[in-house]
Amino acid sequence: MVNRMTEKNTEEKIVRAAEKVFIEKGLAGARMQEIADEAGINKALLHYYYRSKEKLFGIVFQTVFKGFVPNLLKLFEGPEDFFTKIERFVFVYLNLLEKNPNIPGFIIHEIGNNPERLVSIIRAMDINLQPVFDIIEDEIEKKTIKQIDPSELIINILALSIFPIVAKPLVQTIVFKGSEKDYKEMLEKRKTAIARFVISAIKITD
Amino acid sequence: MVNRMTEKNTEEKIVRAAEKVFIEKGLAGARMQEIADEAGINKALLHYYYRSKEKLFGIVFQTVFKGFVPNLLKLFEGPEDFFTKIERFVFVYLNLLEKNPNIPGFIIHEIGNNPERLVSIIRAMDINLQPVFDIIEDEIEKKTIKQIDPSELIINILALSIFPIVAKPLVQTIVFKGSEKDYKEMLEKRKTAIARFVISAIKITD
DNA sequence: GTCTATAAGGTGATAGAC
DNA sequence: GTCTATCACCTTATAGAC
Repeated sequence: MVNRMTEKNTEEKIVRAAEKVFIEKGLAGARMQEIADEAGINKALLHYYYRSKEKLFGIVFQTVFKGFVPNLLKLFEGPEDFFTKIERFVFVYLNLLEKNPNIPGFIIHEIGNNPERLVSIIRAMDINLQPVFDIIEDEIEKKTIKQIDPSELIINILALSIFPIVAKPLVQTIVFKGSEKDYKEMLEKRKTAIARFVISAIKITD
Repeated sequence: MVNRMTEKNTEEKIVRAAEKVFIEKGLAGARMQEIADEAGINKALLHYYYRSKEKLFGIVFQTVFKGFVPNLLKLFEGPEDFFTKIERFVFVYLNLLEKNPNIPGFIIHEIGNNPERLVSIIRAMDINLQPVFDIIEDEIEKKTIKQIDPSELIINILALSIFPIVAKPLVQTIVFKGSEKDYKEMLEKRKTAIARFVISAIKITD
C-alpha cells in the first residue's frame, strides 16, 4: 500500500489523462505530448504502456462508450407505469449528460471516422433494445399510448435528450443569444419537460 | 469566356475542394495536400489564394453555415395554419439534411473548438428568432396549442429533425442493428412523422 | 498564376541509460 | 518503470523559377 487513495498507478493516470484530452480534442486533434503532460509523466511512457496513439484511443473510446449506454436500458425494467419510466429515464439521463456534456459529441464524432470500431464494441456489450420495443408494443396494445413505431419513440426520446447537449454552442448562441444562464435554465427545465412533451404526444386521453 | 460552364476558376475550385475535405475530416483531420489533390491543383496555390489553412477553413465554415440557416426562418412566415408551417418546415429541412447529411455534425463539432467564430458570423447574418417566438405565443393565446415555452418548442423540433442525422452511425447500429435500409426508411418516414409527433404533443383538442 | 523544391517546425514512435 | 535524446516522417508554409 505505497500509494495513497488519491494517487493512481501510471496506467490509470494515463487513461484518465487520455480520456480528457481525446474527449476535448478528438483523435486527430489530440497530441500525445498533451496527454503525457496531463498525466504528469513522460511521453515515452505512453508508448511503453500503450503501443500507439491509435491503440490508446481505442481503449479510451471503449471505456467512455461502455460507461454511457449500458445501465440506461435497465431504467425501462420494473413494474412501474410506462409514463413513470419515461420520466425516470429522461431525468436520470439528463443528469448524467449534464455532468459529462462533451461525451455524446465525442462519441458521435469519432464513430463517423470509424464505424467498425463501434460495431465490435456493441457486439461485445450485447446491447439489445428488444425488451424496450416489447414494452412499447404492449402499451400500444393496452391502448394506453397511441399507435407509434417503437423505434420512432426511442429515437425521439434520445433526440430530445441528447441534442441540446451536443449542440450546446449552437443552441446557446442562436436561441439564447449567448446567455449561459438561459441555456442552463433550459437544460434544468428539460429534465421534466421532455417527458411531459413526449407523454403529451403519445398518451391516449379519451 | 475561356472556361466552359462546367469549369470553375481556381478560387472556386479550391473552396469546393476544401468544403468537401473539411466537412469529411474536420479542421484537425484535414490535410492541405488532400484539398489540393481534390481541387486538381498544387499545394502552393492554396497558400497563394488563401494564406493559411486556418483562413481557408474560416471561409469554408462561414459559407457552409450561411447556406444552412437563413432560409429556414422564412418557412414560418406566411398566412398558413401553424400546424401546416411545422409540417412544411420539417419536410423541407429533412430533405435538405438528407442531401447534406454531414454538415450538421461538421458545424456542431467545429463550433465546439471555436465558439467565437460562430458568434461573429451570426452577428453578421443578423439571425433573429423573435418572429417565430411571436407566432408561437400567438397560437398559445389563441388556444390552438398548449402552454409551452417557445424556445422549448423550437429546440424540440430541431432536435427531432437533426439528431437522427448527426447520430446516424449510433442510431443505425444500435436501433437498426446496422441496417442501412431500415435507417433510410426511418428517415423517410420522419419527414411526416416528426410533425405528427410534435402536433400531437401541443395541439389542444377539446 | 502555377509550378517544383525546400525550409521550419511539429508529431508519433523508438533506443538506450538509469 | 521511467527518463532523456533522437529518429523518421509528416505538415504547413514559403522561395523562386517559369
